[in-house]
Amino acid sequence: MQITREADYAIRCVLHLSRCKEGSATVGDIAEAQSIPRTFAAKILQKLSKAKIVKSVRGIKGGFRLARDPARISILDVIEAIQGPLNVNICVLDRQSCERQPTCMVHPIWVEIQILLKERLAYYTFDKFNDKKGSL
Amino acid sequence: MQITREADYAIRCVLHLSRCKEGSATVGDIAEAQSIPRTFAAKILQKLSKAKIVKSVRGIKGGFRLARDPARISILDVIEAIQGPLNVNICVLDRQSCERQPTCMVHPIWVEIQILLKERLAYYTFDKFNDKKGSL
DNA sequence: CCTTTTAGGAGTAATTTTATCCTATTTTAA
DNA sequence: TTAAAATAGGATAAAATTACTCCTAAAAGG
Repeated sequence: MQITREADYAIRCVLHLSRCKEGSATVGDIAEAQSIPRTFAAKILQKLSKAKIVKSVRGIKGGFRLARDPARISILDVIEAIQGPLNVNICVLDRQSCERQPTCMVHPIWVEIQILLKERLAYYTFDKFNDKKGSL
Repeated sequence: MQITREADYAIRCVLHLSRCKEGSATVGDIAEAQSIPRTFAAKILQKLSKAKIVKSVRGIKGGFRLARDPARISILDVIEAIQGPLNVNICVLDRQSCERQPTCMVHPIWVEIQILLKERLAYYTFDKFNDKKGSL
């Protein structure tokens, strides 16, 4: 019931990019600023790049920047880019594992809780993390 | 972000006990009815017993029964008996891991989501799982 | 063409998950 | 009193996942 450290790191990467003045940063910058092992941060940024959350620029003046407006990137987007589709119990995504019992009484609860969780995680977009004290 | 199979099994064990006519059942009965590996079910029931969710009776006419009314046992109780205190991100329980940054912008969100999740899981008690179609 | 940077594949160590096995100990009934 | 049936608890092990590292390639700028 816990997000992975990798997902947590990914959120910090996106947060860093959404807040840095220059609009872009290198793996080294991000890793150091956010206390993420450098090579691990590189892998994470690759995943974010494949998920179209981040854009990469190669070469000597390269680095990473957000692929779209922070208001259009949610915590859920980032988590799912790293971990794959969120599901709170094996039976929610893999329906098979629940069907040997004709009616599993608990199944609807997992579905409900998953929806609740995803809605909330999708609500928090990266424009909501500003310096303004008390905004959260 | 997923409950473990062990916790899922545990919920099924409690569900079984809350619904069986005799009010008690052996590990063998529960394991077979709920498709849980027998020795694993035994371990799970031991944990539930230590958490005072279930009571054990040794000896030839022994088995397990609920330690209290199903209305006073929630899904959250069972999950926490198996997995320990629920926390959605490492920083929520272990505050240290977040404090190197003076103000982590994301932390309050994890706290909020954790409360939301726990409230919902605590809402669902085992008296709510009856045969009545449409009750859920 | 040299340096800085990302891309991608492979590999690895540590931890957690998902169990199993074996030896008590308790209880009941013959 | 003894055998059978049940839980208790410790140790162990296989598999999967997590949390990384390493190495070589490719791109871009000066």
